[in-house]
Amino acid sequence: MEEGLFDQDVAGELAFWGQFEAHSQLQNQLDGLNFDFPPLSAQLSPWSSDACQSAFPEAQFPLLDLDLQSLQVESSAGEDSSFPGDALGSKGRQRRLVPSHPYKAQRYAANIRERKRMLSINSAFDELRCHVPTFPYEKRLSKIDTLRLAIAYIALLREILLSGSDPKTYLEQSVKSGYQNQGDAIWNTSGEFNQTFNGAKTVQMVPGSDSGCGGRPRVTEAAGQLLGKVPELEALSIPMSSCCSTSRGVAHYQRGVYSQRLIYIVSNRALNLQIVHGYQTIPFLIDPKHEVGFV
DNA sequence: TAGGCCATCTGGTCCT
DNA sequence: AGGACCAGATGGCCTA
Repeated sequence: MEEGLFDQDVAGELAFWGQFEAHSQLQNQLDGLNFDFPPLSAQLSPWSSDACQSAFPEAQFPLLDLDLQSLQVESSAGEDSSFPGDALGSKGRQRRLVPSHPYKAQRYAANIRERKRMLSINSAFDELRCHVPTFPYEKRLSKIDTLRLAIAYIALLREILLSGSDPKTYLEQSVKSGYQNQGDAIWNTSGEFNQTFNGAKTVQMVPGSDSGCGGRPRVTEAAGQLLGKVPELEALSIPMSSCCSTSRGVAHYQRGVYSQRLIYIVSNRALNLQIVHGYQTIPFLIDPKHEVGFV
């Protein structure tokens, strides 16, 4: 496989904005649980953060000091505040308090372990998010979308391997002829707004708020003009009604069409417009400086 | 305000 | 026995 086609190049440019911050927050949470447990940082993930750091070599996640403030809150807590519905911090779910009753202490320890376990799972999700290609301006992937997108990505890579052709060639053909293997590529997501896209059933997950973004998506004028300038996009027979605009600065994607989207993302960042179907996008998603082609 | 997403608590079950 | 794992319940936060 051509070096850098998927990992370095794509991940490097498509890293979305939330990853570093999320990682830091996670580290903070873990540190906050450190008060009577061995350091968690080293046991969070069997594969550590190496993969993410390879994708983002400039990113370092230093271990933070213990969250002493939260530790003090916990250790100075009253007896009866460790059970349901009490002792939530100002931010809600953050702080549970240390009980003194033996059973409560046991239950409390179990809660701490469970929190640690869930945090380790979340750290694994963060690792996984580093490896699935997304657009840089895209919202942070949810857990379920991370899993589904990762599955689609693996499937895509597998197909490239099985095809025996050069990855570049494979993607080129996929873009030009349309992605045919949709049987395994389409997942219905949790939404209930089903639509059809290139014959594949898709689900609207984030209904648009602007006119036309719900049942009848529309194309913005600027995006439509750009779309018309890209021959490869026309060749895809993408309906002009497959995107819409938003007044907000957040892009939403139709995540039901994972493999199609992956092909577009991997092959060229400028090809995202077609994947947006009944969703919100913003005109600058189609960057005129990006020539349609392969890196 | 409703819905999606998530963290946390909890009790049950399985495993070592 | 104790820890890991799991799923249900609950409530907070955020966005459309």
